[in-house]
Amino acid sequence: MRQSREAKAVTHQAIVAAAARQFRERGIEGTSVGDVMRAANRTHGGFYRHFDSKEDLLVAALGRAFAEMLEVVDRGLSEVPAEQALGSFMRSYTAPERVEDVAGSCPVAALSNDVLRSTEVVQAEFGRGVRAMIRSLAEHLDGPEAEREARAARTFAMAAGAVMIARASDPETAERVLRAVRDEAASLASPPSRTMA
Amino acid sequence: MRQSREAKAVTHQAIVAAAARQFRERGIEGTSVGDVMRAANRTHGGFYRHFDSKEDLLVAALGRAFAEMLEVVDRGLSEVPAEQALGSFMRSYTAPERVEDVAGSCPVAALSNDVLRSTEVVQAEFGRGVRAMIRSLAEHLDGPEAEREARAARTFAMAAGAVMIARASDPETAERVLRAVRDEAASLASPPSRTMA
DNA sequence: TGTACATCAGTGAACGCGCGTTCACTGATGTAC
DNA sequence: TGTACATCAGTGAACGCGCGTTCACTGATGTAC
Repeated sequence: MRQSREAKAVTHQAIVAAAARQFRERGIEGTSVGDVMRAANRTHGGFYRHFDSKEDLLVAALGRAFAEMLEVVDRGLSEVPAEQALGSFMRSYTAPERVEDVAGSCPVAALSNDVLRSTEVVQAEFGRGVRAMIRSLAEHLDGPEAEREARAARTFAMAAGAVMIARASDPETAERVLRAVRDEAASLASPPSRTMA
Repeated sequence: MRQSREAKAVTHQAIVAAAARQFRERGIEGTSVGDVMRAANRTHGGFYRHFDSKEDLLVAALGRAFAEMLEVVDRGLSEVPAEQALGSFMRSYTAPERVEDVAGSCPVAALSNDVLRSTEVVQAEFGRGVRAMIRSLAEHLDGPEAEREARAARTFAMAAGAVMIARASDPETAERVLRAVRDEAASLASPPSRTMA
């Protein structure tokens, strides 16, 4: 039976929300259209009234996951002085509950390798999200414009890299890698830090 | 027809070599047993004379891919003085030809997200590889033992993170992220660096 | 505002396809005497 | 060293299964008058 425009919009959002979590939790290939629709309390056949393809859904889900992540990061950083922004970001990004919550975590840490093997359309959406994350981080720093972006990009790469490595490793190895980057975060508090020195 | 022990060993190595490349190139789910056997010039049915399962093959392929990577890293670092080791590692890890060559690249940069969703056995093998990489890097540094490992882990996380982000993003975003970490590598040459400061 | 009809959101069966794994078979290799 | 037989590496068909997508159908919603 036909649903109203409002009901359709509700369904649409439910599908995107379910997909945003499942893609991060299970990966792109590990997520089936049927499972997503079931999580959204619908039958799988209706999917194509909302999206042209699974790829189309992935683009929408990535957009949503990045938007959620940006909101969390922005909120966290707005409470912190500029000289502590990088350390604060690093600490919360690598916090145990964040590392464990794959389904609700940063799309970069959960899906980079999957997106590598996806289409240009998906990579463009992913790149948009990455730039937004770096810009958001950079805006909370001080120093010359160009340098701020580079520092933000390096910190983001280190944090995301550490979380990806930790998640893929046995617990002991994971802890060693996370500890190393958290120590860096601690030293970032006030004196200018020396990441690798 | 039955093959000799030597012939079997040759086949075994051919399968592992093909798998090591295909898993990195196409991901775990994207790699089929049939394709691997075809690349090794065999028919797919014979696979189970060599491995109990696809997972078993993955463990062997990871071991081989890490071994290859360690050899390349070790060779590169042995030509460089300790104070330049980190910068040299970073520069070669993020070099364009390395970023593009997914099939022959570091398993961490190619497969972290896939291994996240794999079994404990696979994660244990992955963790072994990660520790070996960090240990190898740390051995080429100077300074107090504990600090060397932490610096190695941070640099590795940043390099791997940057490559994963770059590969998943559109070319322009990729270039921005890689440039940021390469600049860090350049500044690592002689004066103690300040990654995020 | 009321009516007649076209639209289309959602259902659930069906499609073709590729996957990991199993199996009966073959004939050269390995082994026991 | 030679012989008889058991083993097993490799082949290719077959299995059951889950996938993305398509389709005919339903009936409530939206629209034209």
